[in-house]
Amino acid sequence: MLHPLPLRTTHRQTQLQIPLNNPLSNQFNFEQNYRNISNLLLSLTRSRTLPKGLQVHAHIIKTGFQAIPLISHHLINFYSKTQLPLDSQRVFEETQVKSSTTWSSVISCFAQNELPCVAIEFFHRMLGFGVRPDDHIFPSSLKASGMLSWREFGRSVHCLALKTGFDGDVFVGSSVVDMYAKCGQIRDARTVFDRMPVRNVVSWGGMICGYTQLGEDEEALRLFKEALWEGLDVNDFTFSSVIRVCGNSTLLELGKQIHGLCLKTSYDSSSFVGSSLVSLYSKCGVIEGAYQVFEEIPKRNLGMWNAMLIACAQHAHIEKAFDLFKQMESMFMKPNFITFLCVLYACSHAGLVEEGKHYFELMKEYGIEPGDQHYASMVDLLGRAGRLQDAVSIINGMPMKPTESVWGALLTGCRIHKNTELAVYAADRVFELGQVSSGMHVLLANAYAAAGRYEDAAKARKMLRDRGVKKETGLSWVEQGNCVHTFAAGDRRHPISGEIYLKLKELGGEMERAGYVADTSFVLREVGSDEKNQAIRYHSERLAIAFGLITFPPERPIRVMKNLRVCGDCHTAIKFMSKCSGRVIIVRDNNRFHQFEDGKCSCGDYW
DNA sequence: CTAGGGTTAG
Repeated sequence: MLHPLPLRTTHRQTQLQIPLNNPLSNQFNFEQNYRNISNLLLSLTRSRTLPKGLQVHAHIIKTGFQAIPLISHHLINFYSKTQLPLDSQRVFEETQVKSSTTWSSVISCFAQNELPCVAIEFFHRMLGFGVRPDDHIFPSSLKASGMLSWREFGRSVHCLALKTGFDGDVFVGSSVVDMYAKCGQIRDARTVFDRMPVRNVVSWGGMICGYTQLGEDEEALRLFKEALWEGLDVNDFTFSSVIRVCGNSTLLELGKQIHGLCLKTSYDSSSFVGSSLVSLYSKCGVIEGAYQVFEEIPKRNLGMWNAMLIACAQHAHIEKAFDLFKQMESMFMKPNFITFLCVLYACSHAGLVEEGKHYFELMKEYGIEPGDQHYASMVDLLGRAGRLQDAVSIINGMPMKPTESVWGALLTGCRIHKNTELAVYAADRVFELGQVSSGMHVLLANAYAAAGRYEDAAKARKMLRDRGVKKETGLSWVEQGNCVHTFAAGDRRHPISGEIYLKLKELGGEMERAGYVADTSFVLREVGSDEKNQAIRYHSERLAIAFGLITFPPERPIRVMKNLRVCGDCHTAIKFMSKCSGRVIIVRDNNRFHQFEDGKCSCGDYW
């Protein structure tokens, strides 16, 4: 039996207003009734209340209302929003007269429920029925082609829109821009964008976001500035994209300014903006800033929790990371695969093997199948901790074929713990995979060379050369005001490099008196020992720190960013530098942060 | 009535 529905009471009320002798009253009731149902469905769709919706659907079937196109559209849409695309499809198939609206609802349903292939299948079916796409169908199908990066298909849909004269529509235009951007055709996206007769927030946001996804940070920022200049609307979407740019390029000062703008426009409470801000502050080494943003946003979504977890992992705030995870559990915030990558990453940075295993097991309880990245993370954790055999058994227990990153993690562990035999085994497996990514060659070459397999080592190096991959130059940079000051090892190009070298010399004396001894084993073999000593003294991070010591006010922490791993000797040296100068020095290398304070580092020498 | 962006990891 059906439960009484609220619409009945409404119905009774309206009935009272109709004179009983009105010959139209029956028809009117019917009309009123289905309008009520349609409104009820709409509100249920908005609030996504599934049980009640199912009741209403049952009622609709009983009363025969599903024959009314409007009702079936609402039903399709209801199941789409409650993430039940198959039920949407069922309603769609049962709809006898399919208007373009019906097609539109079902195509958008699949596009929104991560089934772009099915969306496109229905798009084709629709064309087969001779139904012309309209200004609602174009956006959905373009979205689907963007999701799949189906460049040629997307282009043909774009052409169809041009032919049928829909290219002037803002929705269609914005979708075309987004589609080309997603397919990596940023120039085409820009051409369409520039030719659009009318543009809105979404068109601008899509274009800016497109540039950020391709790493064209400067163009993204330029466009953002242009939008501000022209007094155009920017919204939380635009802000989150552009803050992400600042995060990726560690532009703290600019990021702060944009944060200020968010506060002014009160877009700062959006959790999307919040996630980007947490990540920005974290990536720029300002972990306190990340905590503050996190605390100040009341409505946190999963992305935001994950961003905070990553921040904790990068800064080795392990206890805080575990604490956050507990908080999530207590609030019934369901973790996803990224959440687990974050906690595993945190465990790996602290060498916490047992905790890592615990979280790895916990995944199953949450119904998340570990992916290759989770396995790689476990191998990394065990490998770094020296438990190479356990790492191998993890690999052997993988239900899927181990990927390059899994073997790479094992290779890293082997390098740290000097297990040449296992390293060669891993290297052979990587070769078997056929394709080898550029970062891998060095690891392979070193593994083979250490085991005396020089021919294979040469082969790995040759592959590297053939690809034209050069070893990345080690660079360090600090931000000051509107400028980023970049240094390479032994660099003398900076305007105040004289002062910088003098400062390092002075400080070097102090450091030696405090007990610092340079460890030259970190320098490549080919140079003589005097040169070694010189070379290590002027690694890029030291130049950057010296620059900070000279130019920053004493209480300001010196934040240095680096694209490569910090070498062991520099790590020791920076500890002494922090002690002798009384400064807080924060160094971000290619995968984490080191906060040096009073002769100690936050990583606890495990990195 | 139906339509177009995203946050978080490496």
